[in-house]
Amino acid sequence: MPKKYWLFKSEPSSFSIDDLQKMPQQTEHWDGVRNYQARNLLRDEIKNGDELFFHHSSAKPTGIVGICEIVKSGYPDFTAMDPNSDHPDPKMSEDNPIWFMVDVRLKHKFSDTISLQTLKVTPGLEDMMVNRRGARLSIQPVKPEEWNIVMKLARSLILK
DNA sequence: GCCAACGTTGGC
DNA sequence: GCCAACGTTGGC
Repeated sequence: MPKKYWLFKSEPSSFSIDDLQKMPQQTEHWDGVRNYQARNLLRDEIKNGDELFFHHSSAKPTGIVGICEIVKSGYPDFTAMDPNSDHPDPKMSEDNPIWFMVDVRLKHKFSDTISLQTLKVTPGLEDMMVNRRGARLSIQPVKPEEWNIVMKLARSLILK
């Protein structure tokens, strides 16, 4: 199975790339996804070793801030069963796992954000999902060609 | 803060 | 199963 590429959105006010960097092994579970289309990707499609762009939405500026890899593929998002969590779902139980999450590990934090503005004007990224208006999906597939183009933009921003 | 886009809910 | 109402996302 060839490696696949993804883009994960997060609002930095709730979970930022700096938060991830501070976690043990710079690894954390990606919880709180409550959209069925994104759930299906987390449960069925996203596998160990896949890579993703960490994207800050509702940020200044909004855009891609780093790269992670998947270190644990889909498993039930236990935070949905915690009534005190940010995204509880009373319909979810051990026997009826509705929501799923994966574990991600930080690979590179960029020294600067690749802004959405830049992505929009970069040749070859015209059809990238994050560039489409109204594309609210928080877990998005990224084509290998798109990944490579963004990685060229990222080359000078990777410090470690 | 506005509002377009889109997902979900629920009455029928 | 339709679709209006409502809620949420997220760029601007």
